Amino acid sequence: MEYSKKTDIKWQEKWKENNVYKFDINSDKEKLYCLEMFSYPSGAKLHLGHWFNYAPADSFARFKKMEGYNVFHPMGFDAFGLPAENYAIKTGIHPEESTKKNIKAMKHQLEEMGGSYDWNYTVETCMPDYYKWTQWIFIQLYKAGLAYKKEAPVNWCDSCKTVLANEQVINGKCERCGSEIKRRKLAQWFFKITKYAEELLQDLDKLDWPESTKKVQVNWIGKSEGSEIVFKCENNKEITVFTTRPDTLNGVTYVVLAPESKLVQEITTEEYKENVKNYIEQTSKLSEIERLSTEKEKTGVFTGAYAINPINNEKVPIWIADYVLEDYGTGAVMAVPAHDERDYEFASKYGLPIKQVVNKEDIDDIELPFTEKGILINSGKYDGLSSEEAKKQITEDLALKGEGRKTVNYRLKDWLVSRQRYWGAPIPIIYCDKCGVVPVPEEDLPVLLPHNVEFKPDGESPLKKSKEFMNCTCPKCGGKATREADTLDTFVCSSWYELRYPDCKNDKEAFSKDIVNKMNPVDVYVGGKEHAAMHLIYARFMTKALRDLGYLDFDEPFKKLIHQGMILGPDGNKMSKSKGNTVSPEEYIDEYGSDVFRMYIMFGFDYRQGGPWNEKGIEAMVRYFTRIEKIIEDTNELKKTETDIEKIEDKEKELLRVKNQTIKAMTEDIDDFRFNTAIARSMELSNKINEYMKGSEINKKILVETVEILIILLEPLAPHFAEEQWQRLGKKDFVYNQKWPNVSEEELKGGKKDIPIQVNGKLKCCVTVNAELNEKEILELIKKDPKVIKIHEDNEVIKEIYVPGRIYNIVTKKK
RNA sequence: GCAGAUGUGGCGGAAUUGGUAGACGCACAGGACUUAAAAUCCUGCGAGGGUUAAACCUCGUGCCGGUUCGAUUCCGGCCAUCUGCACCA
Repeated sequence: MEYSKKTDIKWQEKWKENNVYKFDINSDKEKLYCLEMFSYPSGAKLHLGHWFNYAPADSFARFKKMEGYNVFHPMGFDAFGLPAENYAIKTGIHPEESTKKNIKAMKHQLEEMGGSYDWNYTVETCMPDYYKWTQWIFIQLYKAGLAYKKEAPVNWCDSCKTVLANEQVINGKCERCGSEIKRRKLAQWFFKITKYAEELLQDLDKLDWPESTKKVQVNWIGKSEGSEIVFKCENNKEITVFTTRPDTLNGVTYVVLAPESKLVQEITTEEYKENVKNYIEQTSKLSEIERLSTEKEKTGVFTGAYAINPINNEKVPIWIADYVLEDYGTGAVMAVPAHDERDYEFASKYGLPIKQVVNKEDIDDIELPFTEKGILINSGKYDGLSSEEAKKQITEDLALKGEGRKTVNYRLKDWLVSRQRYWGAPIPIIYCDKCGVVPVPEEDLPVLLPHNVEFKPDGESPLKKSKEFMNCTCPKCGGKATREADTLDTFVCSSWYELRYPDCKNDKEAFSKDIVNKMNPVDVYVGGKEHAAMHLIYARFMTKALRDLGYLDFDEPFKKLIHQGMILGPDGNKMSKSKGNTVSPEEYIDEYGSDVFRMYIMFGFDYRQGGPWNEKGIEAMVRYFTRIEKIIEDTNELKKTETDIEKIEDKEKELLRVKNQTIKAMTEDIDDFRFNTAIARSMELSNKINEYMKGSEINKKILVETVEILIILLEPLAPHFAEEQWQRLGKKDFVYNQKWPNVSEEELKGGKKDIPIQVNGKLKCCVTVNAELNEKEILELIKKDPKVIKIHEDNEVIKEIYVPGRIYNIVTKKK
């Protein structure tokens, strides 16, 4: 193989010199915005996962460009976040320094990969010219009432004196020091994503996304229809519960509050105060993960108080238990042990009564808990109604008394965006003793992240320790004020970056409305399915919010979504440093050049599937490259010869036919991210060319044309290699600038095909026919075929099924 | 526990979406070239039976059933692996 890393470098330089990947936003061609999820610069090197995401997606973008689209294919970096900060805590290297270094290195590696990016369009979320606008968006949301502050629990490590992310909590313990995590309440900022719950759910129908990802979002949004029902307490307090099963209201034997609920303090009787206090303390020690674990047995305590069931005036005890969550529904549950698994388990443990009120239609003796719908019993005037009828009737009856109503609940929670961290965009809010919460005026943005800050954890948000940062004057009254010390969740930065790319140098606004409406939404978005819930729902929310604020005119950020699969370690497990099964692309690139590697990862795996790494096939790709180089060499030799044959006979027709079949198949395959079969098709064409060249009397014109097509078809997949071969063919321009070939229906015609003949669905023989014949003519040939006649003679034929041009099945009576 | 995905030769993976199962490649075996090896080229390659060789026959897409002239594909029930989510009232 002549091709090597040197070839890559040569072409990378030429591309740069000639500005080959320059994007022209004013082009007349139809735009196609093709985007890969940008990467987090946590290490200095692209790993195999990056390659598997970016290289094939780049091939897709190249293919679309050659097809004639004005392809917009930018790349950037999601540069704020925890790992850089942790790295800094460990090594003392400032996050800004390590991040910038990593970005530089990764950018270089993306060039080495052969990425067709125009680096004039890029974003780095940690740069003030980007996070200025992240802050600006925060302020717009705040002004629109979509950003608000409330108390929420965080994971707190007492010995590290710091807040931990969920992922830093391992089995309820701090990943760093191993001490127990406590839950502590802090006032934090939220985005009101719940306001968009219904639209986020409905609009999924509009999207060309994998069904499984849509389902994840449906689940995440978690719409459930039910009723809110009011239980009065003895001291005139009220408990409102949410239930999806109002039909079981007569079966309520107790009511449960979340331990955090404010009502708990108000209703607990003197006698039980101590118990309740202890229980709440105990629960607060548990991390959320621990508390929600199914392994754990349910616990709870009695408050001493009672509530009145509005449907039958029964007095039921009020408990608190950690299986009830403060922030779902109303934070209170009516417990129906006979018809709910959790309530049943809890009631059994604490000896609470279990009252059956729903029965299965035809069975008397059912096992409890019975959670399906059925017919009501033990429910007074509602006896005999179906669950559905009873739901409606009971809710209506309660509504008349003002003690209940129909309602819809979503599992989706508002998005907590405060982080008690250093390496993030400062939240642009000022606190003034006189004026209260004051957003930073837009002309004062960005609120710069100070460089010299002690970011080692010691119990306070790092920014609080910087006096220069914290102390400021109130924009309203000019008095002394302090800044918000928390930074924004990095998901905020990544929830709008696709809007910034097309207008990334704009210093007057986040993006021009005209440009964003012209270039967005993203037409094809490629990235891992681990983002199915968070990033992909946050970005959808942000688009809708900005639309309602008038900054853009579309509803969804990403029209089509593709998830690449995951490349696992050779042992079949997820690659991780701790398992020692990581594979570095670098050594392969150095040895073989990036195109061999690109082609191999595309050929050896199903793009959507991934699979365990296996380097066996990589040598095969070297062989394929060598064969193509040989074809070019032989073609050039042949060009020098004087003989001129213009005949077009069967051999030539077949070559042309295969050429067109290949064009057709590769067009469809790459369009659908089926790179493995696309490469297989290119191999078929090269095999056919080889076969043709071995013959005598070669039609030079047809051969050369076909070889040129092969190289054009390879451009998206192996860009450096294809340029090199194109040049060897004596071409002066870039193969990247060639037009993707069209299929010639004329040349596709001809050839022979086999029509399989089945007897009772089993293949017996084939009838070979001319492919051009129409259905009827083929049928006549089949009927005349001696093999078919023989089958008729030997069997009692019941019927015959002809799938035109496909298959012929003869059904016979069984002997 | 719930949800989703996947299961096809020795291996990676194809199969026009209900119509010749195993494209393309790897590995392997035999042959050619070579003093030899490597590289390259040609041939074979699901399993079992059968034949001097063919022809041919049977089985075969995780397992068990169903629908159909025909099922890798659709339906029902299991099993295994992977990935998400976590008591959602």
